[in-house]
Parts: sequence; structure tokens; C-alpha cells
Amino acid sequence: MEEHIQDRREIAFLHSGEFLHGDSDSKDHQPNESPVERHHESSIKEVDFFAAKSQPFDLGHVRTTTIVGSSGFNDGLGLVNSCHGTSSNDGDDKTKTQISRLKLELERLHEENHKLKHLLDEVSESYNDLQRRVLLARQTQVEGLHHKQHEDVPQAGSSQALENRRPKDMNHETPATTLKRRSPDDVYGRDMHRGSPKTPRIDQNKSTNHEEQQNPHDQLPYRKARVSVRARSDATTVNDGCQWRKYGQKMAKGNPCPRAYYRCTMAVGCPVRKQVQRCAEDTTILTTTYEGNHNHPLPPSATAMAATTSAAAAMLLSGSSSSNLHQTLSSPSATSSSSFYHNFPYTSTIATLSASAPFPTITLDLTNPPRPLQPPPQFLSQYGPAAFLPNANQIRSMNNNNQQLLIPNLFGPQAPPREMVDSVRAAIAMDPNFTAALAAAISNIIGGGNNDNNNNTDINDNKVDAKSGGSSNGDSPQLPQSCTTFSTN
DNA sequence: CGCATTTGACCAGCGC
DNA sequence: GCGCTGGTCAAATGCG
Repeated sequence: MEEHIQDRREIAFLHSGEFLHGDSDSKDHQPNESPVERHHESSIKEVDFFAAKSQPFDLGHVRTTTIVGSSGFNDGLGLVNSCHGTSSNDGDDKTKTQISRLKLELERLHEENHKLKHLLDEVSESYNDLQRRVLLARQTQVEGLHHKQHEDVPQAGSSQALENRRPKDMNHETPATTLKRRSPDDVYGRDMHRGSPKTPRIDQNKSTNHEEQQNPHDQLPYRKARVSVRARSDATTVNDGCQWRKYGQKMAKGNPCPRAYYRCTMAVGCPVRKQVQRCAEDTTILTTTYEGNHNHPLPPSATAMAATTSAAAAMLLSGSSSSNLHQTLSSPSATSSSSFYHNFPYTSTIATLSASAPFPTITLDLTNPPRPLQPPPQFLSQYGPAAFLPNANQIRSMNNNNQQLLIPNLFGPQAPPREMVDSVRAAIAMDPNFTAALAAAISNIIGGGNNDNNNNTDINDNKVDAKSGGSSNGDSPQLPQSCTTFSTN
């Protein structure tokens, strides 16, 4: 992708004829350099190349071509005819000169692109950091509000009870990479010390706590929410564009199928983990539960789903319990939202979060066939047609013990992740509290180089693109946990 | 030989 | 306190 842009840019440059104007755009890089110096440098470049390529030509020839080349004409081949008294060999050499100039320009442009890429990375990083702070501020604000509103009437078993638990977890429990016990930093530390003598865990916990006290940002409950994806697959795991390493397997209670534990190995210390388990009732259904946030650039095939699940997790963590969501959806006072939800086919059956669930979990059910429906005009204009492609299904509540908040079957099993992204984004958009999360997701897609082609093809070719570091999700700590990737098999 | 997977042991949280 | 369960570790094993 980036190569394409680079090539296009270079081709455009060549077509523009600007390369014949000496180093016209080298001003950008060396603003303090005088025109004389630039011209001189241009000549030197040519002389050096010539010296290397063809010795017999004298400097006068070279200077002549340099002057002509700098004069502004944009027909390189015309140079041969315009030179008096030159032989056909001279013409060939001058053509070679032009080619060499082009090559030099290409090299310079490659270099420039590299610099720009680096600059873009820095900007993205700053942007992500800022975004994370905004999310943190919003989250803190919302949680403080909820605590004030409900501290007199704590309701066990309600989603609010779960909400109230969160600050406690934030302060006294590590964000637990291992879903409970450990922080991402802890994991990183362990990985870094792999092979060294095992240290007592209590010491590790101490150091972790110390780090958390020093870094309040690390206390974000980034690992408190999970995103589950239910999809039909015969493979042992879904192909989500990331590289995973299995580190454990357990027999879970109430399910004859073992649960496998994977950790992301695309980067050292990446805290993202996933659990894969087949459904007991229907073994063709594979449930993949993601948790954590990638701390490394993602391949293009992984970016879309990462944004989706990040947004979903952000929805859970932004202070919006499912009850709030329910309220938002059903409230007549919710102007645009309610009007939208009257047309939204799967909003009426959103399940509620229960305190029985150890973590707020949002489930994307991809197992049911799609059902055609008509999007409301305002939705189309706001979110685009992709958000309402005819693969959206009605929400269904799962009657399992986890009492998960369910996003309904939004997509068919072979639906492109982009559609998933858009649909989930649309669902999330309905709660005002999700704005920050939504912004994070959208910016992730836009800024992360999300491209539809990649996503759409990757979902079909079923190949892990783990080695390609193309699109950059950037360091995405701004996104709440459960930043994941996914594509169906 | 290096890396990934397997698998039994271990640990922490939770309910009784 | 005890047992159950979920989750992780790490040595053993398999594979290319």
C-alpha cells in the first residue's frame, strides 16, 4: 500500500517534469542553501555519476547537459536534437544522463518518503497518546458520576454493581494481563526475563504495584472488558491477522471442548490474549474471546477488527453499562438516538450486563445468516451504506450463565471485517457515552491505514499476514482493551 | 536446532 | 479453611 503511494508519487513527479528543474524541491529540505549551491550540487551529482559510468566525456559536456537540463524543458529526448554538433553517441549518453538524474531523483524521493513516514509515525504516536488521555479523562468523569449517583443504593447483580467494582480493581488489582493477575508490564517483564531463574510471584506483584503507583496511566482497567466473537469455523482457531502462540489449554466447566489460551506474539510483551473454545451445543461454532490491547503495529488485515473490538470494549469501559445502553435505546427523550433505534432492527433485545460476569463482555455473533433490512436515511448519511449492509441481524440474547452483553449477529460468516467495523460502530454510536470510543475506532481505521481491499481479501484467503508490518495501528494504548483482529476462516 | 505445542503443576480468586 | 475453577507457567515433546 505504502509502496503504491510511493510509486504513484514518484510517477507523478516524473510526469510533472519537475525533476528537470534541477533540485527544485530540494528547497524543502535545505532551506538555508543558496540557489547557487543547489545548482552546484546538482552538477556535482551528475559529474560523479558520469565519472563512474563513462570516463571519456569531458566536464564541458557534462556542464552543457546540466545547464540544458536545468533550463526547464520537459522533453528529455529533445535534448539530443537540440545539441549542436553532438554525435549519436553523445545523444545516448545524454539520455543516460537523464536516466541517471531520474534515478537520483527516485532515490531522493525514497529518502524523502522515508522521512515523511517517520514523521507520520511520530505524529500518530502523539495523537494516540492524546487520545488515550482524553478517554481516560472521560472514563474517570463517568465513573465518578456513577459512583455519586448510586453509592446509596448499590444493587448487587446489576450492571451498576459491576461499574462500582471497577475503581476498586483499578486501584488494588493489577490490570492483569492474565485476565486477572498480571499487568501488561508484568508480562513484558517476565518475557524479558524468560530463562532466568524464576522469582517468587509475590515479589513480582510488589514491583508491579510499585510501578502502578508511579504510573497512574497503567492503572487503566484496560483488561477488564472482553470482546467475544462467535463464528462458524472448522479450524482450531479463527484467522484474525495476528500471530498467536498457544500457551495453555484447559477443560472448562460445562463444556466438553477444551479451552485454548493464546497470546499475541507479533511483538515482545504484547499483552493481548485470546481464548478459543468450541461451543458445547454446536461444535462448529468457535468462540474467540479477546482481551488486551496490541502494543505494536498491526497488519492491514488485522486493523479493522482491532478497531471494532476496541470500540466495543471502549463502549463497555466508557461508563456505559448495558443498562445504560438499554436506557439510551429505549428512552423517548433520546432524540436522534431513539429515532435511529426505531429503525435499528436489533436494539430491542440487547441483554444486560450481570455482576455474575467476571468481566464485561461484548459478543459479536457471526453465526447466523444475514437478514436484509433497510437503513434509515439519517443513518446512511451519517455512517455510510456499509454500516447497514444486508448482513445485519437482530440482536439475540444468549441465555448462558455469563449474561454477556451481546451485540447481535451483525454479519454473515463470510462478511468482510469492514462491514463488521461499520455495523458495530453504528451500534456503539447510539450511546452518547460511546463517542470517545467511537472516535478512537474511526481514527484507528482512518489513521491506521485501514484499507478495504486488504481486509476484504484477507478474509477470503485465510492466510495469516503476521509478517507484514504494513499498516500501522500504532501503539494503541488509547484504545481500551480488547483491541483485536479477526477474520473468519 | 529453533520454535511451537502439549500438558501437568502451580497459583489466585471465589464460594461455601 | 477447603475445594473448585480459571488462568498461567515451564519442562517435555513434536515438527520443520
